[in-house]
Amino acid sequence: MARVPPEVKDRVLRLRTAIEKYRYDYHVLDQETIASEALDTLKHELATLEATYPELVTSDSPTQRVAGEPLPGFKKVSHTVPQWSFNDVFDEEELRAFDERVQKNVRAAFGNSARATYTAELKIDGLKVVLTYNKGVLDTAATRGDGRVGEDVTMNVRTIKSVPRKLTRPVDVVVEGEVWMGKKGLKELNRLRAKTGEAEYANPRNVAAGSIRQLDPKITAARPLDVFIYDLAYSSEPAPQSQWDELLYLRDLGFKVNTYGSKQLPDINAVIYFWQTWLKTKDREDFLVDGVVVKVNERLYQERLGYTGKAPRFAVAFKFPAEQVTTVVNDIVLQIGRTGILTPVAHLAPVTVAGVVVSRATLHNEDQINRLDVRVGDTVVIQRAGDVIPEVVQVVPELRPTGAKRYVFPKKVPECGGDGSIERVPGASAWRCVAKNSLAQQRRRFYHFVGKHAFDIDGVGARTVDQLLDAGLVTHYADLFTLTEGDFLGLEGFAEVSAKKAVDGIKARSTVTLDRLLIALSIPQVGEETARDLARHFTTLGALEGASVETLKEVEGVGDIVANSIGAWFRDADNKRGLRELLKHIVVLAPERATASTLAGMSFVLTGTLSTLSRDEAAHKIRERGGTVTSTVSKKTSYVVAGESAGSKLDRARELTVPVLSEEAFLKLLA
DNA sequence: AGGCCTCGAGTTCC
DNA sequence: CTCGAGGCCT
Repeated sequence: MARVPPEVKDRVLRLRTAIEKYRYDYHVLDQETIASEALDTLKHELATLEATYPELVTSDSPTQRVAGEPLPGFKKVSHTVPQWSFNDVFDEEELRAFDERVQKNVRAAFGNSARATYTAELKIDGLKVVLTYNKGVLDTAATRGDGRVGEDVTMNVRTIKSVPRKLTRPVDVVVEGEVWMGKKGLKELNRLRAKTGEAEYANPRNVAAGSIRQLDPKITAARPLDVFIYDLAYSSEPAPQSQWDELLYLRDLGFKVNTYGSKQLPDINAVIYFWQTWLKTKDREDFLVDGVVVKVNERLYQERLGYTGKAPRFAVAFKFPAEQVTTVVNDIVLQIGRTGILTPVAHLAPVTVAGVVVSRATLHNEDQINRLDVRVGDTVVIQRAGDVIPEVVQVVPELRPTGAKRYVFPKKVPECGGDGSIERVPGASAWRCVAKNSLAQQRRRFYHFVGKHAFDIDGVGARTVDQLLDAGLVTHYADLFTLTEGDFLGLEGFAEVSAKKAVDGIKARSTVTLDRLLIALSIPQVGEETARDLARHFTTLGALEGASVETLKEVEGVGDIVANSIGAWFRDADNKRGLRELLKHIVVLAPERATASTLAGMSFVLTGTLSTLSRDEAAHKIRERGGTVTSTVSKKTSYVVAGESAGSKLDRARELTVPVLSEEAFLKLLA
């Protein structure tokens, strides 16, 4: 027998403690203290360890527990029809394997030309209920429980408006469905709870489950619950002959059926397409979806395929990628930005979140680290904010290794390349490297200088900048413009073609508009918008350079702080010298002016991917016509232009009833 | 003083 | 996308 390493034993014990605690919070206290899918990662880790070291399995381990044991306080009901669960598949390959098994079986039984088709139905993330109707009247509602015995929640389910008390015909049926709470309903509920000082809920699914399990139906009645019925387990009438007809039959009886999120599909490719489409758009719905249930459509084939011990062979749940998972923090590293701001970044054990492998996540600043109390070695829950940027949501303190120390910001940052001294920015939560000669900052400023919104030099990116700096070929911006093809040829990865491309790229950008130059200079407080405002106001660099703080404040959006920052930058001797040198090699043009005013006074927010032009091009076209482009939706926004797979800005637009333009409508408006 | 609305700065992965 | 803060209006 393999000897169990002590750290594995320790981890297993801690995992059990953690899982038990979250289970208690959820089931007994009715509190959401961790996302259920993050808890799944922990359970999975425990199960894997126990499988590797079977001697660690104990009878009280959470892995040995039967799921969904009935709670005390509710009458128990035995289900008259067995409650199956679905086998899960997580990717296309597994789904195709399922399809092959199905088709093989069907051919074997019904001949070579027999083929199963499918229905795909969104798998709503809520609480499953089993409803029994006698002669068309609701008799019992039960939770799934362990599959054989559930809890009698009839009184609570009766308070849900979309559950019919009486059907359109006096039939005896047993149906299954999902009780759920909408995101909007949860928001409203939280608003009311905040008013009375009660803790807010995080996840509508758990609130839905908690609401159904209230001992007082009045509480349930006050919760905005809804239901979708999706399965007919028994009927006194002849059963429909396909899954799709079953849904229509249920609807016909008066049940609320999610036909909008369901479809009859000819083959597995169509199922995959259905899944991919919903993956992109599911977050716009009010309900939570955790996957697609794929069922063989033909009842005849379903019956032939039958059941395994716990699940039907004719159906699977094709899950969407988890959006919150747990992983381990291997290290916390400081990054130095171009203005010297220090940003702590967590280096993580690589893990798949929402379909993408993530190995780093920002911790923003010192306050955020302290709030979360993240330590090296910690197990953390991470998610991708707005499905893009990874972030640490919470720490799982039960899984903290003994001796893990609280993270302390260092007093010095030698890696900045200067003298390494840092200070906390007054009145802010950031630390800044204040070394005058910081090489790290110089590097970041160079990245920014050649970047898309500044000089936009083709053929010179961050990697090339690194090499140029390391080889000592450049120290000041001006040096870029005297580089020769020979200089590039000495660098790794450069041959004649790429060297020529780099030199040409630099040459092509030696004429710039004033706004781009200002963006490129990394003047604190001056970003894209302010640079454009300044350029438009002063037109020439000379006018801006000589401007007093008072004159600067005349510019829209420039107040004391920004004006002083600009003034100080132009007074600094090093900056002056650097700028003079740079100007010897470049030509500065007045900023582009709007050529029309068809969009004057209108403000736009762009979201999603447009098919005929990039977002930058779209923004340019808006500005050309006198309109403005901002990044956040507010009441003042005139239009939100939504492209493919638009994100949260679209939701925000709907919330504030800001008009939304399709790409087509937008192009029409431009014309 | 407080509450918008904007902006700047920093971030990840494909 | 998030956070924090500057600017400006009420």
